[in-house]
Formats: sequence, structure tokens, C-alpha cells
Amino acid sequence: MARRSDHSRFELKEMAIKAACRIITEGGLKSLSIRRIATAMGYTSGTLYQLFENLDELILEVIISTVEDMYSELAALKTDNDPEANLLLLAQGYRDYSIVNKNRWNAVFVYSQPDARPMPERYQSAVQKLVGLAARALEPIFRNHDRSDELAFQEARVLWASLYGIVSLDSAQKLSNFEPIDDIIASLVTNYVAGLRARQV
Amino acid sequence: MARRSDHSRFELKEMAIKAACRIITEGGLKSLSIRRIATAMGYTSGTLYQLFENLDELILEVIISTVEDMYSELAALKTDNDPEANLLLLAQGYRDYSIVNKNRWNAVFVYSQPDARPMPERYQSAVQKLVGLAARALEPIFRNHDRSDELAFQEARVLWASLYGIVSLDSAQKLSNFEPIDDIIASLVTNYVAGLRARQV
DNA sequence: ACCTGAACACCGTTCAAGT
DNA sequence: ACCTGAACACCGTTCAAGT
Repeated sequence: MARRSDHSRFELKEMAIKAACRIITEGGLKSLSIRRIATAMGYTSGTLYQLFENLDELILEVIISTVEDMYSELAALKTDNDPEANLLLLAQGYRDYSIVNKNRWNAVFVYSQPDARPMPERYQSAVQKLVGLAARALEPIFRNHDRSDELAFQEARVLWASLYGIVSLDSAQKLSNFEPIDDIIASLVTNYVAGLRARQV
Repeated sequence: MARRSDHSRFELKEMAIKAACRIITEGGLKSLSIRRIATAMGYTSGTLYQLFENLDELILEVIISTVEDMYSELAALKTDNDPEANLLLLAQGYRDYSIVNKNRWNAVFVYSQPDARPMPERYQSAVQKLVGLAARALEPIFRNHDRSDELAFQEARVLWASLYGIVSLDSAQKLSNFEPIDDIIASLVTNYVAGLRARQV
């Protein structure tokens, strides 16, 4: 072997990320390993270290592409003029995606940078785009403000983080599940929006 | 060696859980291993399999005791008569605990049962007690209802899950942190309570 | 009965050696 | 330059063997 050059560096990276994605989809993040990815690609583990710093960097790529993938699903949803209805639509889309792509989305929940470093810029901007969808839905509420977009984005971030908590607890079955998750999500959105409205007067 | 009986089965379990707790506190969940716990106890790894089914069961004990520990901290907080002020107090306590006991609380976030099984009863009831604190704070809002305690508990669960999302995203630095976490928490509590109030009329 | 330690089947990561 | 595969230092888990 050695010196095959069947694929460009770029192609190899793509192959690795795709293989990792498939392994996570099938067996969850815990089942992922460098050796397994290498085998799935038809290479050996050493090769992966020429493409990525380490396993964490590779996982990060899967995470980011998953967030981006969710964005394109949510962005395609038909929108409503009413902020509450719009947000409910987005939240249901979020929940649907996290159920259909359970293992992949769970990886997004569980992954964290080694040594408590912050998540990289590329991840942040992928999330930013998702939060932006909620922000646009909220904007009508802040019509009378001069900085309506900024305010909407702040509140959208709160809703995003809250939804993240609800869905992640539900997915790990960490919330005694007497109530269906849809009711919990509806409760969050309805009350939060009602609160924003009440405080705008 | 072999056959020492220096400690009862119960003592050994306690020792193992305490050792695991210390290792997690110092190096995070990732640094925990059966072998490391065994060494810290002065035993070998085989012994731990007479005390616990596997590593997951041992981690679960640490998780539960951490949730219980947080409960006793939050339960000791002095309470206010106003629901909003009371909830803010609890939420700040939650945040404080998660920062002071960062690695331990992070383990609570990250841990999930193998094979997607639900979390066991003991964990659920430990969480239940925590949610109960928020439920009691909310009750004045539902005074006029016949099932005020049930309603309060449902809404408390929504707030609990949302707070969980905010703190976990912040702890992993997954939320572009332009806003301080205290503002995000305040925004959640204020708007949610305002919404509940507005919808009670 | 209690505990050990070797054994098995895995890991992530590095790097000299081959083409 | 590209890729391999052995090597290192770890894993979780099992279980025959010792006292």
C-alpha cells in the first residue's frame, strides 16, 4: 500500500465526515471511533490524523453539518403572520427534526469542546442562523421599538435555549413524562409570547 | 490478597461513589474510569463489578446524589412571597450551583442511560423534588383554580426544562455569549410569569 | 465469600518505515 | 507526499484462581 492518492484531501475529509455521520446515525456518538471511521472509508486510522487534528475536530464537523441541516429544514417551513403561530411551527419543526434524526441531534446536545474551550465560530454562526428564524418570527411584537431586530434576537435566543432544554430532557427521558412534549413546548411559547406582549404595553 | 473484608458491602459502595465524585469534580466525567476509581479506593477493578452492574450504574449514583445535593442548597434559600422574585432566587441558585460544581453538574447534563432507556425512578423523584420548589413558588398565580397545585407543577416543569437548557448551553459555551446568562435567565422568568398572569385574567 | 490479576476486545494517538 | 501498521498507554468487562 502507501501512496494511493485515489482521493484528494478534500474528498477524503468529505468521506470521513459522511462515514462518521452514518456511524452516529446508526449507533449513536458512543459507537463512533477513529478506527471504525477509517475502516468504513477503506483506510487506516493514521490517515485520519493527516486530515483532522483529532477525533473531536471530526465530530465537530458532523455537529456543524447537522445544525446546518436542521436550519434548511426549518427555513423551508411555511410561515404564518402571527408570531405565536409562527414560533409554534418552528418549535414543532425543531422537535420533529430531533426525533427523526435522534442520534445525530443527540450528538449536538452531548458534544462539548475539550478543556472547556468555547465552541468555534463556525458552530456559533450555524446556530445564529437558526436563532435568526425565531427572531424574525418575533419581530412584529417589537414593531414600535427603534432596535426591534436586536431585541427580537435576544428574546429568540432565550426561546432557543429553552426549547433546547425541553427537547434534550425529553430525548434522554430525564423529565418524568406525564405530559406530552408538545404540550410543554406549547406552554413555553404561548406564555413567553404572552409575557412579551403584556410587557410591551 | 483476596478476602480482606476490611469494609462492608455498603461501605465499599459509599467509598466508590465518593471516589467517583472526586474524580469527576477534578477532571470531568471524561476522566472517570473503573480502574481509576478502583485505584483511588485501594482495590482492583474486579471488585467494583461485585458492587455495581457496570460503570453506568455507578455514574448514575453520582448523578442522583448531585441532584439531591442541589436540592438541599436550593431548599435552604430564603423565599419571597412574590412568585417572580421567588423564581428568580431559585434560578440564580441553580446557576450558582452549576458554576461552583461545574464538572459534577455537567455530568448530570451529559449522562444518559445506555440503549435509550428511561432514567430510573430514583433519579426522577430527585428531580421531582427540585421542580417542586419552583411549583410552590408559582402557586399564588393559580390561587383561583381548583387544581392549582397540579397546574403549578406543570408550569414549573416547563421552567425547569428551560432553565436546564440555558445553563447547559452556557456551560458548554454553545450560546454566542454576548448577553450575560443572568439576563437570559431573568428574561425567561419575567416573561413566562407575566404570560401566565396575563392568561389567568 | 471476597478479592485479585490476567485476559479479551476494544480505544485515541504517534510515528518510523515503506512506496 | 501519502499511507500503513506497529507501538504506547489507556479503556470496560469477565472470570479462573487464590485465600
